[in-house]
Amino acid sequence: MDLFEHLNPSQRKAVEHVEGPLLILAGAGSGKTRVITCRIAYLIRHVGVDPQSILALTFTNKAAGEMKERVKALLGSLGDKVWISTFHSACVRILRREIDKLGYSRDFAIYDADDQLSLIKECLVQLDLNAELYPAASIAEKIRSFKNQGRDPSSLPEEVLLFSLDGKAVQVYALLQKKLKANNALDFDDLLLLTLRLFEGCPEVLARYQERFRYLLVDEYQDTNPTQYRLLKLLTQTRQNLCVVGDDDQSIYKWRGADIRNILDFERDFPAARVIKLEENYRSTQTILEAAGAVVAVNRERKGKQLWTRRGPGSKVTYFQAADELEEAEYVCRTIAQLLAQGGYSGQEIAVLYRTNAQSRSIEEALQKARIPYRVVGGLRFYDRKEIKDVLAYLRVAINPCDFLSLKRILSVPPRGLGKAALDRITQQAQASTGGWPELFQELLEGEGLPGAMRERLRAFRQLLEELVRSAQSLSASRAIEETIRATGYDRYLAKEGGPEGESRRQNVQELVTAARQFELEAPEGLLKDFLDGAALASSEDVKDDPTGRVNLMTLHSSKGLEFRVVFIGGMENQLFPHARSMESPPLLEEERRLCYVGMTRAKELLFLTNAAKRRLYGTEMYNPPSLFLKSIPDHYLQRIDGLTAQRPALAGPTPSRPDLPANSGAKAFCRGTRVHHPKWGTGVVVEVEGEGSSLKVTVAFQQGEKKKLAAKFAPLRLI
DNA sequence: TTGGGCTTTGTTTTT
DNA sequence: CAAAGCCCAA
Repeated sequence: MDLFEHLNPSQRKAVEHVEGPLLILAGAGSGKTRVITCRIAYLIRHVGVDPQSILALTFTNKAAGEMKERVKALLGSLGDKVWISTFHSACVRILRREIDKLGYSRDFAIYDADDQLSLIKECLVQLDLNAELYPAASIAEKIRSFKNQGRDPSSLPEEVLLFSLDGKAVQVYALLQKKLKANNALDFDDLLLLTLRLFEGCPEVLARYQERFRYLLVDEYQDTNPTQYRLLKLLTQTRQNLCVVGDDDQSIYKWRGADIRNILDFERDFPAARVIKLEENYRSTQTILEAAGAVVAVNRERKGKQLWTRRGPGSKVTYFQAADELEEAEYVCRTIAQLLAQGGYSGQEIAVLYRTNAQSRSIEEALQKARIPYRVVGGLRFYDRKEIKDVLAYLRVAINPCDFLSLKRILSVPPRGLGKAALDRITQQAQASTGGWPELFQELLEGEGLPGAMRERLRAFRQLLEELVRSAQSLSASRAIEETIRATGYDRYLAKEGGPEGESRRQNVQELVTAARQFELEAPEGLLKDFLDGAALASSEDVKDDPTGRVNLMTLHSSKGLEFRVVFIGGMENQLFPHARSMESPPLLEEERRLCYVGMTRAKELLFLTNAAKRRLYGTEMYNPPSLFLKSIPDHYLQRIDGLTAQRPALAGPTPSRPDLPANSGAKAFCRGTRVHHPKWGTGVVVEVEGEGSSLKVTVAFQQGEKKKLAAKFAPLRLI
């Protein structure tokens, strides 16, 4: 098989590059996965590189899975020897072997964001910090940011900012790390950070991995954070064989610590770097590409690329202005129904994208009414469900006796007469004790002053845990889980809850057993420990794309990396998209533009943008002008449709003509949500309508923030 | 100790 | 508006 058969000249150059740093600037839909996988195959087959000396890093399990599959398709079983994994699981793999050098035990637990937050709340209580002044969520965000920047508490200036949020965050950070270590646990950010610390602090370990990984590939490089950057820099410092692939225009995770400078400064950081741009797009029509390109062209922080396609211009981008979110949803729904009925489209080829999850509601309701099947992508991870976390917490405690956070979680689930008082005893004893729960319970039960009832209950609880340790050590993952569910009475507990809620939770718990069985089929060892790692690092949509023809609903963020023949982007309004919190800050606004670019470039054939003049969100009404991004799109790429007047009963009033409006705007009227233009006040939205006929008065909220009550008969208002 | 009612708080969430 | 967290009464 010829590796180069379907490659264009730029892709080919990228694949053939062997030694030294390489930056592949891969535009949306430019075939970057093909390039990465072909390059891996090329290194092995044509250059004779040992598959074991290649490390390919991605951000998502899905991307890693796809890459593995395609490498295997090119190389057969030889492909299995290449390390292809997410940053986090690569770090777990390294740390499981080496972490004792940092004073942790190799049985460390992995804490997810929820666990991390619980621990931070404990810290806040312990430090006696006012929860009003220092909200746990904000502190958590700060700490994550510190960790993403590769900073330890000791490197941060605590004294200077003593009473600021930052200062307190530093304090909490220090205590959090202490607690994590006491629990023998790492949070997600620690997985990366401690691997960095390991390499920095143990040159001989670093040297071993440098020797092992002679070729590194990194996907989605624009999303790397400073910690990841330093990790890569260290691993590649002897050979400089670092190939990164990314698109600066698709950097949308700054708020998660990603630093776009990593990709922008690659040539400065690796002076020998070769840069290859992949600008031929195989996905979208020319119109879509150019309209999307216009939105990011405004940005200052970008390399600049000119995407092109062999596909024709295609249809114009449709821009629909709705009166409110109901009309918006109705329009989206009606258009989808038409595409399904006459357009030869199937639901799975269509996506509705939005900025915030709350927006899905109105779309969902409309789709339900029209009986169009859909699925909401993203949302709660399977392993984040309460019942799943509960069961897994038992197993975590069985494996890692220091995991007191999980112990706390299971203490009274199912209820067993142990509550706050018992928890206080345990926490108190934990301060004095050095070991895990076996020692702790021993000390507690030997000690004085324990109420008789509590003593008995604690003894029973300890016995339960001991039983679980035995099954965790001797049974397969799925059997151990089954045994846990039985021995703890968790299933009985859910059964007692009753109702459809309890029933679905029982099913989820069963599903967990099924997942473990599946895992045993795939993993040769089938170790419970490995299953727990997988559960910790799993994502919400590890389930394969479903082929059942449902329309896809998701946030713009979750759409990254996907493609659809038809894409709708709803809520194209200032304050919503760009989001209110980004509008005042130029760098954040640039990120929102990139997000818009990402969304638009998901579309292969048809792209619809919609906005609502009035929107009900979080129980309040908002009137927002159309997104400023729309102004960046040259008019000749847009087909404007205005639904306001088309299907509403016309109110009396003046009917100024509007020449540039399509045929569907026969009757003209003012109603709430109508967008109008006034020569003095500019554009605005009708908020209130009173009276009728010649005494019709309208209250208009103008874009500048002014609100005016005007007589429709006299005011020089023009409908737009 | 527990579950129910009350207040709070909402951008995005690859691992 | 609705879900999640928090506090208090039984």
